[in-house]
Amino acid sequence: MSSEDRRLDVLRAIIEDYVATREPVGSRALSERHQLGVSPATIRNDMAALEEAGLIVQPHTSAGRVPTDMGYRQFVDRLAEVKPLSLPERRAISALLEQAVDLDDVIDRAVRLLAQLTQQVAVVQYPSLRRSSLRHVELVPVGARHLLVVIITTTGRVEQRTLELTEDLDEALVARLRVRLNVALSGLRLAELSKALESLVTELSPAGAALVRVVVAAVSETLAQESEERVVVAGTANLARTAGADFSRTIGPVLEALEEQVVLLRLLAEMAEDHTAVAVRIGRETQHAGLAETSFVTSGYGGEGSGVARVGAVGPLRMDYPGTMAAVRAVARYLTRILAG
Amino acid sequence: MSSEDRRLDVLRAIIEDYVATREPVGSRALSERHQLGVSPATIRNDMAALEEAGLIVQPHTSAGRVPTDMGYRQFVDRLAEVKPLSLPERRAISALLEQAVDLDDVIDRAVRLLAQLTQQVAVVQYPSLRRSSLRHVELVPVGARHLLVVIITTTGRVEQRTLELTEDLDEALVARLRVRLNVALSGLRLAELSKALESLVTELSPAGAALVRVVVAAVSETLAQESEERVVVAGTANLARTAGADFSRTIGPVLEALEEQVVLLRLLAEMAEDHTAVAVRIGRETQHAGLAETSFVTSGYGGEGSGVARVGAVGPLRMDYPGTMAAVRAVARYLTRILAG
DNA sequence: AATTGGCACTCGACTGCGTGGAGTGCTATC
DNA sequence: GATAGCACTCCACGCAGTCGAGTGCCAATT
Repeated sequence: MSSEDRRLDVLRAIIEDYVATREPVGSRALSERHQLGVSPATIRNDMAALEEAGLIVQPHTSAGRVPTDMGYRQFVDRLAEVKPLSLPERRAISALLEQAVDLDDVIDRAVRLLAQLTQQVAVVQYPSLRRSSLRHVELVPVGARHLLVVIITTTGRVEQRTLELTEDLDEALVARLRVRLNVALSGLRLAELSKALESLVTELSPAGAALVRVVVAAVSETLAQESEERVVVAGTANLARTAGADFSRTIGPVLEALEEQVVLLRLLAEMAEDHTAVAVRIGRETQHAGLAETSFVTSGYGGEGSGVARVGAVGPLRMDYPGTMAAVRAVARYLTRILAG
Repeated sequence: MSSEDRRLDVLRAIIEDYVATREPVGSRALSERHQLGVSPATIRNDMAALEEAGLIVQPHTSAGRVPTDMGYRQFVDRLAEVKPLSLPERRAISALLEQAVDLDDVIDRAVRLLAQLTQQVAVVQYPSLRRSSLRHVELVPVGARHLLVVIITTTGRVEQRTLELTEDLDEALVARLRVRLNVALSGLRLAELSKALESLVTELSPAGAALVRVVVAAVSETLAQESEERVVVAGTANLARTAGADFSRTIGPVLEALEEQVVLLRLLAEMAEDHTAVAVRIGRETQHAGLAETSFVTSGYGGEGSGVARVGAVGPLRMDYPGTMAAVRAVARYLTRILAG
């Protein structure tokens, strides 16, 4: 084993101990608790090098070492092995999710489950509208000049929108339009809809141009809106448990960030480059001040006929990365399975 | 002024000072900051009496006094005047809520607004399904043996449910059923539906008893489900700001309680005796261990054609009751106006 | 009878000091 | 390159001592 390899072993050991004890770890403790085969003095040399490389720091002169963001990054990239969950754990996940009665229930169960498994804050994004396909469009006249448009996707998601019209409704026209819309659109991926909608306008125009245009506009606009994406969060209480130890001041900024759908959606989108793999953002990498002292572990789920979205967990920098990654990956997989079935 | 009256003045002064400073208040400070017209010694006598009555306590022998739950209760019941919001504040509320585009948006804006106004955790309950009335029922065949039932209420709320059938669907029957359901049910209050549904079953039975029964059962079951009620929460970060000072250990239990829809719904239901007035639950009165160190201020909103539900704020025992009550009441009123319009 | 001033007393908050121990970096040695 | 030894640093902790806010009680006053 080269001395370079041993240094990484030392880093791994430091992180494992620090995660377990929450206290800076010194060379003596390290040599006792791990079989590194070298003396504390040697470890000290390695530590000096790791510190030089910016992977660990000393809180103060006569204290042990603590990993930096870069240290955790190194650990996650090169050292951590995602340890699979136990069979009972997997059974429990599967059973719990299969009892769900509809999409909302699936998501709700998944997010609570993940929060409990990881003992951290869990986050689940609803399957994205844009990538799922259309199952049904419903037009409901409401009074003389209002029209409720209901859009239903193959994932079971329902979007609604009320239109205000400039002239009174023609019931017959509405009925015809409903049929035509559904014939023309059902089963299409939302991305493919724009063209289909346009040709529909030209085709139907004669019989009530104004109504058709406004409805079609509403449908495509609704579909285009990215703000339709939603994220649910659970387990915020898990933040409070270790608050004093893990966060320099308060958990306030973290809670704020978690309440901002926009922030979470941006982060999830950034991490979505690879759909299926588990992605990790550590500390500052989240690019958000409130989350600078947290790490974010996410995985994509869905696909194959259902929408695509992400699940994840948010916790302190000092988190059990292998365990969290395993739990996130497992929940993502079971979610995919449930939604495809 | 009787000495009894002065005692209550002293209680009021103690609460005001304690809320402002977060520190136990002594007789000297009281006589200086308030025009009570008596000496500290007299105040001390009154304090002894108030303590005897269980309205205030001393954290330790040589400290000032702190209000008890009972003290706050007394204050809220007999001493607090709800001070109306300023005109600009009311303008801002009105403007913000009026920009909302649909029900979800109204609720979302309302809860964030209230969190900001009160600097506490805000809670808004969706207008209850049970009390709103039915606008439309939609049946959507999905494959041969699945039927999606979509229920739309006058408040714009959409509920969905997927049915699994034991035999293949008869499209024509579904179409007929849709029409009949809507003719029979539209505009009825949900409470009145049970009977209407039953008579519908007997009327339609011959033409496909199984399908009709299963659909009707699903509709009434969905409507009956109280679990359909939802509460949204915002501003949990406001808890963290004063965490150390206001909560004996951590805010964990509070966050847990706030994540449990069931807990919130129970509390809101209990406070709903009077629909319009502002109700307050102080500390233990919430009957929930996690909320023993918080108070809950709520008000009903809605009615008149829209659903009925509650808005509220949750904060530390030591909260600005008059201000919070004013904000909650104002938001409730504007919500009522917006939903009726 | 209520109010007031005076006074002794209590007790937490804060400060300063000394000590112990964990941990380091450096240097000489194998 | 790895190790043992050693001097050094600095925090955490415990301990006294002081300060001051606040009280309760009592006697005097109105």
